[in-house]
Amino acid sequence: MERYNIKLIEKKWQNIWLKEKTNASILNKNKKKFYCLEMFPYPSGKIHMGHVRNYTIGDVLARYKKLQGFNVLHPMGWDSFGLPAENAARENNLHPKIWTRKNIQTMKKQLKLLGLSLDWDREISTCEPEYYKHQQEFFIELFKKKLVYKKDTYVNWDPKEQTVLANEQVIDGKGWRSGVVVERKKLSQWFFNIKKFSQDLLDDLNKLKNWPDKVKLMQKNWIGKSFGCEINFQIDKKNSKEKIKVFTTRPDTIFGASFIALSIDHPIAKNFENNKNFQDFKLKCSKTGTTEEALAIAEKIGFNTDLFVQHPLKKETKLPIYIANFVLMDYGTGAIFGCPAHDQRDLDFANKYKLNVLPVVRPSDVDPASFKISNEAYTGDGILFNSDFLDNLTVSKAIEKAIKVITKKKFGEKKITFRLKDWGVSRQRYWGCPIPIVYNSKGKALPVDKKDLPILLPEDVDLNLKGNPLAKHPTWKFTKLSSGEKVIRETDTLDTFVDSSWYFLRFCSPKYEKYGYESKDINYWMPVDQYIGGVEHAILHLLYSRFFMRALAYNNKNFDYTEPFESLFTQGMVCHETYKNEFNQWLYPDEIEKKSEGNFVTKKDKKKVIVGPSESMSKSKKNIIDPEEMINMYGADSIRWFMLSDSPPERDVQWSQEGVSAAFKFIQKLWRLNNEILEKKESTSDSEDINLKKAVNKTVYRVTKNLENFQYNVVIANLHEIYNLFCYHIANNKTSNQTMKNEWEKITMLLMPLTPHLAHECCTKTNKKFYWPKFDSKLLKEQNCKIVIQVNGRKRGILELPLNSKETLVITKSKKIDNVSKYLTDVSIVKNIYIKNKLINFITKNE
RNA sequence: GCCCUCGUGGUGAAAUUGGUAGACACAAAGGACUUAAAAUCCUUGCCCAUUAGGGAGUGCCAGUUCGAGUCUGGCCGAGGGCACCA
Repeated sequence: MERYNIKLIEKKWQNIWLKEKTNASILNKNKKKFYCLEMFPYPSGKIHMGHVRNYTIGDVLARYKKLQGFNVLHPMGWDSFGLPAENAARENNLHPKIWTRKNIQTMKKQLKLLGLSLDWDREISTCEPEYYKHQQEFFIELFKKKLVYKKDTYVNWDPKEQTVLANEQVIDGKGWRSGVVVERKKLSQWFFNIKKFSQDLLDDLNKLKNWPDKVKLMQKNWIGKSFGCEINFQIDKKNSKEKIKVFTTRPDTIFGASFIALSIDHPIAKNFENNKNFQDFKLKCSKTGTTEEALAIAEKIGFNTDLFVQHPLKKETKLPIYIANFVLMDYGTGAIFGCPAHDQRDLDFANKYKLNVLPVVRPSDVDPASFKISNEAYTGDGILFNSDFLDNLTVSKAIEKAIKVITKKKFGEKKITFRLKDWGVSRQRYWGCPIPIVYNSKGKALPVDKKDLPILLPEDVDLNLKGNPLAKHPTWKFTKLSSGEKVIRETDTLDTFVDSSWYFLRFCSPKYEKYGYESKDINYWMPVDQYIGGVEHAILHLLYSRFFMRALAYNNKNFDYTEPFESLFTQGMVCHETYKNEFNQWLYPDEIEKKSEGNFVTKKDKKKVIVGPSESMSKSKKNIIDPEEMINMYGADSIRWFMLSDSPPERDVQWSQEGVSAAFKFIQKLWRLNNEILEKKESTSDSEDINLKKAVNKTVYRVTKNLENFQYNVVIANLHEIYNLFCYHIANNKTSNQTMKNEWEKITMLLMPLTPHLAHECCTKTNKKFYWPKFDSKLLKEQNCKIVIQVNGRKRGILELPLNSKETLVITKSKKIDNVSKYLTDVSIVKNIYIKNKLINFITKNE
């Protein structure tokens, strides 16, 4: 029998698909569309197993939908602006454009080897002017809608390299190249006003029925709507009417307030700029990183302003004003009142500066006199005390009443605040989309005329200079308006998240020159019916894309999309064991060999290898497997099959060589069985035709259902089972040839989305049209069912009875089973629980 | 530190959503075929029992229930995100 020649057959079909443009999607209003999108890759060099998994999952869905008759859009492109290109450029002295294009070429070739049903005619690359010129136009539109503005914010500043660092370039507070302690520096930067849509972005999470709950919850927490109260504190200074406005979610604890803390960026802090102690304090603060994590774990420190405010409800009490490193200007009003007894941060701060700690909430079962706070704040629910008119109320009632009184006395009001911050889009980097803004001699920012787009990146750039490459370019930033007025270009580029916030629109009209998308295209294809990608994008990328849709729709009658992704699926990572040599250096899996179970040595000098835990594949730990090498060895179908078979797609999968090789063997088995069935000549009995038909019908039902639910690993198990059954039937000659062939054909159709090359090859001999088999729900019904017999909840036997048997019959039959009756003698049956067609449970009592 | 998720045999996992735990695979051990190897096929799989059968058992501890992998509370462990990696 002919052996299945992977290389030949996979190449053959890939060529046919390419030649016949099988995967090209054309707008067709008479056909129901399905837009299947996987997150496009960053062209980092070669594809990795994470890509293989992501795109295999997507391809299964796309092929399945196509077989079902949908008009499928399944495009691919490149998220090709970004930091690594600049790093690579510096290391290899290669222009980012060349490096990026070369990587794209390599990765495209590799993706094609996988046999993905991608429409390559729609390929886009965000670093090309054909893409980013539309993004520049969007920026100008947003600017004109006042959804873009400039403000000062902090960046990580490397004082030695004179450059802004990304968070990942800051390691233990130091620059990754310079090793110098990184400082926080204020820069004027561009922002998208995402905060404006906070409520909308939160509300519409409810519309996303087919998104994982965990992603929606993460976004909800990220937006972070909180209900609270603004309170004005009068500064205690002669002839001063100056007030400090604070925001709090716990107005109930107002009687426990013992200090006021201001953000270092609060307007009042400006008054201390010439104070030596304040300068020292500021310097100290500037050593803390810019990430939320860094701020959260940093020691709480403050600067005493020697100013006081009057407590609005306690005449005799004045509270000191501090400037503190844990208060953020971005959140609330940039000022808080500290209630140390009921907030851990406030307590740490109060203990450090010897401030008053007055508890005002106690657990309901604790005596007020004995309730003390020392090192742990009490943040739970309870009863108010030490709080005048709030005494004896619960926390929630006290919050209500406090807000009422504060409003009535006119020193504050109820207020809703969001944690979500505006999106900073400025980057002081070369390899990004230039921001289409110029500044006139007065420093006024003006949008560039549409006719002058795209603003092209200069090709001749020196990335070895310190600082912002575009700003350092000798001529690029100098330009003129059409009036002849001299202006200077914005030298910041856009965050690459902007590129990926609308690429799914571009895929609908990839070649349209006039605008970023064409209405007739997006009206047909949008929204994305299924979006698939890594869970690491659960918040930022997805939230920014949701924002971008709203920003485009804002004051725009011709665009009414709000939610870009109808359904979302987040897949897990691909993991592999890690290996180190005796010098604690990472080793690649192909540098080692197995001696015995769990015992590995280096191939080169047979030295002992230390096996570490299985972790997400990453270049830094060298626990990577090259997909192209694997495809060469086992073929794309085997790799696809393995990727889907071992773990549910949403969970992490362990790469296993045995697993791939088992997949490879199974592909061979399927091929052999296919030929055996098709070539079978001798006449056989048809005694079990109906059983095979029923089993195949059930398989069709299960595979369809499991595909819909992304339970691809179960689909594989279903197919294994039906394969085993076919083997049994063919070995025992119990099915007629015709039935065998008809039923097998359905199985080959079920294989189409998973192993497209093999499945197509199997069908060449029958020359049938491709289709998705339908199941007969009548044939799914069994006449009999198995009923579990329990005594006191323990299984003691099983009965096979007709469906819907009466309880009395089940009881009688059960008692006749020896292993059941022996547990029913010498006891009385208190009651029995009968679940129709499932189980009967006898509850007994000793006599 | 904050937010989120996950935890089932030696391994990856399945379980009609509260009703037979371990389907389907991988690995291992034993066997068949073979001069041998490869390939292929069969059997086994925690504890007690020759068998029939029984017991323990879904990270740990409690709880709800006739019945819990599934629901509730607490604990432990692993992973993801934290706004300039993408």
